[in-house]
Amino acid sequence: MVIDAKMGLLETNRRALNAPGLRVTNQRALILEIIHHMQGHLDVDEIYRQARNKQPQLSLSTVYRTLRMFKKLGLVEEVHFDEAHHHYEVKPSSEHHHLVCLGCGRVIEFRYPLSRYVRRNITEAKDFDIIRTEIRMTGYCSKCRQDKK
Amino acid sequence: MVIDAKMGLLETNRRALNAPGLRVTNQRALILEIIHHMQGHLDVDEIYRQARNKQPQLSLSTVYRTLRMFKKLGLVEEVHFDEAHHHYEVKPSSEHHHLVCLGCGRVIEFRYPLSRYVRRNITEAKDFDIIRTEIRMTGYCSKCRQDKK
DNA sequence: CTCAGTGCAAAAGCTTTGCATAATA
DNA sequence: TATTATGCAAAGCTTTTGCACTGAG
Repeated sequence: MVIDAKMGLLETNRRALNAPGLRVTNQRALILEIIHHMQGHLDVDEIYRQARNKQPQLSLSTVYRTLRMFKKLGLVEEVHFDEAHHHYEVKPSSEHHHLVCLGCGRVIEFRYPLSRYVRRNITEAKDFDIIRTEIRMTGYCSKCRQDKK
Repeated sequence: MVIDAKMGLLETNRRALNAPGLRVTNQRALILEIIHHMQGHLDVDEIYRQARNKQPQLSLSTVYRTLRMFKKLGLVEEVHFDEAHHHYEVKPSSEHHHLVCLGCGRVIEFRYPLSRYVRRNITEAKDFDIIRTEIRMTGYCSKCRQDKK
């Protein structure tokens, strides 16, 4: 064990990883740390590259397995930006959604309690136990709109 | 040419396929017909299987290439239900969104002009040239909620 | 006749899995 | 010490691409 990433674990995260049957490993601690320190939305490859800076022997499959586990534990959420990659973000405390720029790929977050509005106004949703609302708007940000001109 | 799917082509669709540099082939006519006749959201494989019923020699790559072309022409839209498959639907005339049941996988559509509401109420979106709004709510439908009890 | 489109097979991602080894509790 | 987790390599899927052939215009 070269680097002890577990030292830096926040108490809440340590608790999360301590669910019965689970073990707190350096790999998990490091990945958890990375997704908490990085801004925005991470794909597996980006997490992998960052993680190898600290633990060069860490394998891609561990990243995949770990993120799947985090998702099951409710620590991260998967978001669907395109169909080619898995994207994750730290589970948000308040509802927020995404604006994706088709020009530069930038993702802008905005907070807005839309699901409440939806639940109240959409008949079809009344019967549904909604767990998650994901809104994605695509278009062009102001910068890319100017570049096009 | 065994089957002439082009015979059944609607005039509007024929016109769409007649863009300069494009050719109206049986494969394209058939795929276009299938996505117009099928309800709901189609993944590539489903379209492929249906298409082979009529044109057994048709290849998967043609389906992929054709759908990509349809998307570029604006005939279909890609929707992102999960990260494993490409899904398409006929380009809708009025805005609609999706409720996805985590239990049975059923997809319920609902129409609602949410993007207008969003555009008016979200500051971050004001600066953005929004082309498309995709809303997906996941949860459990009434049937699956009862089954869980 | 020309060039766009097709089928086939191979390649190219991304993700998962099997298995022996290492590490945790 | 008993499992759980890891790394590696191989396998699995979905999607894309190269190329010779076919067919539309």
